[in-house]
Amino acid sequence: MSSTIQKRAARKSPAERAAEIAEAAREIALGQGLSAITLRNVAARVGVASGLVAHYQPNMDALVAGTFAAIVSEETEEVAALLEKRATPLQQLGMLLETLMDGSRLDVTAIWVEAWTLGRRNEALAACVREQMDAWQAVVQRLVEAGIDAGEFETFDAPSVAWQILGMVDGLNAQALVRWDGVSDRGTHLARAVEGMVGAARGSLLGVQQGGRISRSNAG
Amino acid sequence: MSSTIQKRAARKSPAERAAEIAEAAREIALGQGLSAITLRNVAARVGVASGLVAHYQPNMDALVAGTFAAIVSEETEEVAALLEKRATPLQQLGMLLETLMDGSRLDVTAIWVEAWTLGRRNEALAACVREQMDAWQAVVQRLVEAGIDAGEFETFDAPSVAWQILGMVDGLNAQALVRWDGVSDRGTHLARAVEGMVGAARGSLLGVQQGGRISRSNAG
DNA sequence: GCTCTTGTTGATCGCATGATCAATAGGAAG
DNA sequence: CTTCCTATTGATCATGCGATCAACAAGAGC
Repeated sequence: MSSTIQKRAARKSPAERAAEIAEAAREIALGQGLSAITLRNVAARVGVASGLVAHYQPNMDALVAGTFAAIVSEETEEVAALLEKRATPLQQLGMLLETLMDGSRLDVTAIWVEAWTLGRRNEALAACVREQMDAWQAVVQRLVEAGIDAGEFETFDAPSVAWQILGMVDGLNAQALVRWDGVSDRGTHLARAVEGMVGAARGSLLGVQQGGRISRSNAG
Repeated sequence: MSSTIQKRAARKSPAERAAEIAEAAREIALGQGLSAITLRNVAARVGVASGLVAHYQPNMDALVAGTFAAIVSEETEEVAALLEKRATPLQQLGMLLETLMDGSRLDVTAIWVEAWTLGRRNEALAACVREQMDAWQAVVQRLVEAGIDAGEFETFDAPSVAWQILGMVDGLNAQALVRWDGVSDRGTHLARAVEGMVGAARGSLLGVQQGGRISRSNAG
């Protein structure tokens, strides 16, 4: 009885409570979007009075911005770590595209898209968005430069190419948010595009399949 | 005196008033975003009581959805008309990329991005988004198919390629919404990418410029 | 000039948001 | 067991939203 209906929340250390609040905000963001991060929403999920959530944050904009940063930076590091497992830049770029386009991270994509709009009225969030975009770009740029050094890629402008790759991936994923049907072989087509941009041989990025036939038919 | 402060709005025909409301909503959307389309906001801009706006719409979701459709469909038709002026599919595709990437339509891009998020909670808007995406895709697909027929493009899957091109453009434009700097020659890089995807020769889509030097400077 | 249709008003309701703060009580320290 | 710091409460305020509707008045038709 008393275990199901708790009258008053157990007293916890500030650090512990802050972590609970951050985790609740994270879950809400991934499930219902950043704009669902409200005082009462977060408080209810933690099982605490609304005033307590406010007590742990200067204002809600900060909690939204912090939640965005937490979710996105975790993804960046996760994918970056995944790349380490591949030997060559060519393989790494292939894995990057494959991973980002497999549809397993659409919840994070939704967060990105919402942040682009919300950043218009939440300056703290806007700053976080720029910061996280830079972090992503740095990862990809390093990858492209490694490819140039290894002689696998041929392009004169690694920073811009990195931005372009990210923009393409984001756009295609955002599209998948609304319409994931209609496009077959999303990864394959993107691979062709990136190959063209990066100056890699056709079909070198992603497994052959239809791609193999493309390059042959285009050889002339 | 009486001309500056108007106590009561002049009586107008329903069609005329509806047009005024639609136009006000359009201006608000382009300037402050779709979520700024509120009863009181629109009413204030028209110079009318809030109740009147409600009187002309079943609900606000419908006004938001309608405004989105109006803004976006106008752009689609505008760009499609622009393409007619070019002779070959290759030139048309080049002009398409050039036009969409010149930064003159970022306000419409912002509308798209916001609609992707808002569509999550506004079913009418979500339907409009899908509809408008299909319209865009149809334009591009027709273009790609024409290119294949003309022997300028070589790709086996025009529908998917059309989706990909749109996704890329949207993503890069959304990126530009937040970060202008960092990327030089957005159009040029995208042109390389699309050439790779569409199976067109390098540099055939957009004027040479740096594009010509890409392969040379990195040849060693 | 009068009538009557109908475009228009604005107060009102219910609900949601962020923020604030005096009051309360949990639980470690003594 | 008592004390006291502080984590926690929850009512409260100001604001904004969409929606509703009885009352009003503009102006076309007669």
